[in-house]
Amino acid sequence: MPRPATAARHEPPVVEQVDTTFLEGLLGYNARRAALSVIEVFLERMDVYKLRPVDFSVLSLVVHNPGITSRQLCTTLGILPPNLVSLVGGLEKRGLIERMPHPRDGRATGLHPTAAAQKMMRQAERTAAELEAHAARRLSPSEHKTLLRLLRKMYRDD
Amino acid sequence: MPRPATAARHEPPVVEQVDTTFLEGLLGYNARRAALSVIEVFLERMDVYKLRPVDFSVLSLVVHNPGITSRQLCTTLGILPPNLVSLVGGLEKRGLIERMPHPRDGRATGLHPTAAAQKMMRQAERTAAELEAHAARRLSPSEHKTLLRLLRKMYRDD
DNA sequence: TATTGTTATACTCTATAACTATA
DNA sequence: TATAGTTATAGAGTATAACAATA
Repeated sequence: MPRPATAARHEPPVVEQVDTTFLEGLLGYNARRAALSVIEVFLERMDVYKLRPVDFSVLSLVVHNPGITSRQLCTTLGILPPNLVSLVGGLEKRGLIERMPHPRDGRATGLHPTAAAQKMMRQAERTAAELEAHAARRLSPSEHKTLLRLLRKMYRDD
Repeated sequence: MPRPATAARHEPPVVEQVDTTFLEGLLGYNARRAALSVIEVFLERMDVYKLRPVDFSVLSLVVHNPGITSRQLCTTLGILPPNLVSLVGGLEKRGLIERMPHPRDGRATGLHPTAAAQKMMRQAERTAAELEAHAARRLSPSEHKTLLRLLRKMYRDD
């Protein structure tokens, strides 16, 4: 039973190159890694607006849907109601959101963007578009479009 | 200036259907939503093994790379070293991982799967494959393959 | 001097139960 | 009875600083 002279008996193996074949075949693993790579750049570029990803999502929806309710925000973004409270409260304190009574439901509150929010989000959405170009920098325009379509198709509700 | 009889002056708007057009055009938003939809099902189906996504990832890498070090796990999975300690400690307590001194670096520790871990992960990886089929249920085999390829291409390091 | 692994710790994110006001 | 919004709180996830042992 010949063995290499440099290898001791029962010596544990050493990993030179990590084999990630199995994990890289999973949609969840790859989608998560892809999302995290975008969020990393997002945090840097949106720091000037002091907007976290969730703040940006909420403000974008409020700007494009004036009068949207907290419940609608929660359902759309998958946020739990208790966790939206301080989030909206923070944006209100910053003068970016105004609460107005819902005209048809006394339990609900309509959320409205202030002029400051509209101005800031015009810029922030431009930054988001630049960020999108960066995220897709290794993809052709056709691949970019295909990736967006397949991701939406994947998680779309039935 | 005629107005509908039911609309009071200055009445705030009501959102019937939420417009998500802008957010749905962003890779980060869609990748995150897609990842969360997979993780939701993952948590249900992996509960029988008591494995969170991160436990599964670590164990899968240890099984396919016996002798892998903590540092290699951190780099591969994007985990910070202090956060891996209790994670590996937990798997060791459950008799799924064994630590052995690294044969060529006295600072490092090689992580090895136990027989129990190998047995469990054969089943768990089968479950992951079923989960993958579920995640891709709305995609054709060709679309599934394309989505995996484009996601990897998107976040791949330069 | 740099790296591996670790401890302690703080901060953020997410989840659950329970309450109020209104439908 | 059900829903919108809120409070309080617990748990999970993620981050930084600092240290011992080894390279």
